[in-house]
Amino acid sequence: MAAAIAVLDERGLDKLSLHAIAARLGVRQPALYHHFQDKDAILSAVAAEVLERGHTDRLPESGEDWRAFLVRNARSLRRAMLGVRDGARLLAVAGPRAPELGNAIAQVSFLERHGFTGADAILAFVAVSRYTIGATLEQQTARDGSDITFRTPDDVPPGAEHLFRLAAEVQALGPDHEFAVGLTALVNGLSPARGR
Amino acid sequence: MAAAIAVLDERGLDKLSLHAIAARLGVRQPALYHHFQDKDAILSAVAAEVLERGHTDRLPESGEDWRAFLVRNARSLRRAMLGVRDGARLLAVAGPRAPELGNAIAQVSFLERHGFTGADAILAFVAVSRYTIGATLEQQTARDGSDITFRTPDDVPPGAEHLFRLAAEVQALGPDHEFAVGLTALVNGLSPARGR
DNA sequence: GGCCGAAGCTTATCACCGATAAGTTTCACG
DNA sequence: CGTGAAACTTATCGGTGATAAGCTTCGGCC
Repeated sequence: MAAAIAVLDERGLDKLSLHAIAARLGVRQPALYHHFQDKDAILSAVAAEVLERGHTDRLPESGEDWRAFLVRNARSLRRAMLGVRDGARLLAVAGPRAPELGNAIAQVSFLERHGFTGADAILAFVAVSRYTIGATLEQQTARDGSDITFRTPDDVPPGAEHLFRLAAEVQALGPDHEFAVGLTALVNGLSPARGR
Repeated sequence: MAAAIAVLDERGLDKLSLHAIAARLGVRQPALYHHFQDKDAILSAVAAEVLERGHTDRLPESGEDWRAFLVRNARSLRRAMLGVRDGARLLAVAGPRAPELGNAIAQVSFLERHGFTGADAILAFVAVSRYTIGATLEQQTARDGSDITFRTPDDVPPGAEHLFRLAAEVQALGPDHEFAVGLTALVNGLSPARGR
C-alpha cells in the first residue's frame, strides 16, 4: 500500500502501473498477483488505505450539533482525498464498496436522535458525501490553464469582461472557500422535520 | 462522435478503444489521428457532444424562479450524463474545459438579477453542478451487488438489521429521489442575501 | 491537360500494460 | 529429513495508444 501510494503520488492515477509498484518493492510485476487478485483489487485497497489514513472525523462527538457534525465529516473526507494525488478520482472509481458498518450505524442513529427519519438520515449522508466527492473531484481534476480563469487578460472575448472578473474573484477566494459555500448551503438546506 | 458514443455505450468507458471506434467506421485505428490529436481529444469531443445532445435546459426562462431554474438546470445536466454509459465519469475526466461563454454569462446575470452577488452566483452554479456530477457519478458507478443494499437477508451482520432495513427503504425510493433530496436541500440552502 | 500538394488513409512497428502459465527458491513444520 | 505451501521468478500473450513512412485520391492552378 505504501509503495502504491508513493507511485500514485508521483505518476498520477492513469499512469499508475503494476510494474512501477513492483519495481518500488524490488520485485517483478507478476509477484503482485500473489497478494491481490487483479489491479482493481489493488486500487480498492489503496482507496481504503487513503480513507483509513486521512478520514479521521467519522464519528459524532457527544452533544455535537448535527449540522456541525455533517460539515466536519465532509471536511474530513475531503482532506483524505486531497491527501493523495488523484485521490477523488481514485475514490470515485475504486470507491468504498461496503462502507464500514459500525460507523454507518453510529452516524445514522446520531441523526435519528436529532429528529431525522431513518431514511432521511441516510439520504442526508449520501447527499453530503456525493457533494464532497464531486467538488473534490473537480478541484483536483482542474489543472492547467484551460479553465475560465487563468487566461491572458487580452484574449477575453468581448462582452465577457464582467464574467471573467467575477471568475477571477471567485478563484482568489480559493478552493476551500468554494467547497465551503456549497457544503454549508447543502447542510443548511437539510432539515429533520420536513424531510420533504 | 456517433461511432464513439455507440462504442462507449456497448463497451463502457475503460474498454473504449480507438481500434473499436475505427472498426465501427470501417477504418483503421491510426486514421483517427488525422482528425484528433490523441485519445484525450476524442474523449473531450465526445463529452462535449453528450452535453450538446442531452443538456437542453441551460437557460432561464423569463420570470422563472431562480431556485426552479437551478433545479431544472441540474436535472438537465444529470439527464445528459445518464443518457450515455459512464457519462458522469466521462464528464468528470474529459469534462467541459471552457464552458460555453454565452450560457455562463446569461446564467450568472440571471442570478444577479435575483439579488446574488456576482461571485455568489458563480459559486452557486459551481456548487450545484458539482453536486450533480458527484451524485450521478456514484449512481452510475454503483453497479453489482457490493453495496450495502442488495444482500441476501441472511448474511446481515447482527446489530445492523435496522440499518439494512433503512438502506432497502431508501433504495426502494429510487435513484431519482435520492438525487432530488440532495438537490433541493442544496438549492434551498443557497440564498442571495446573506451570500454565505 | 497535366502537374502538385494536401487530405485521408494505409501498413508496420513501438513501448507499455495487465494478466496467465509454468517453473524455482525458501522455509516452517511434522 | 522430507514435504508442501508461500513467494517469487521468467516467459509470454493479447491488447492499447502512439508514431513513422508510404500510398491514393482529387481539387485547384499554371
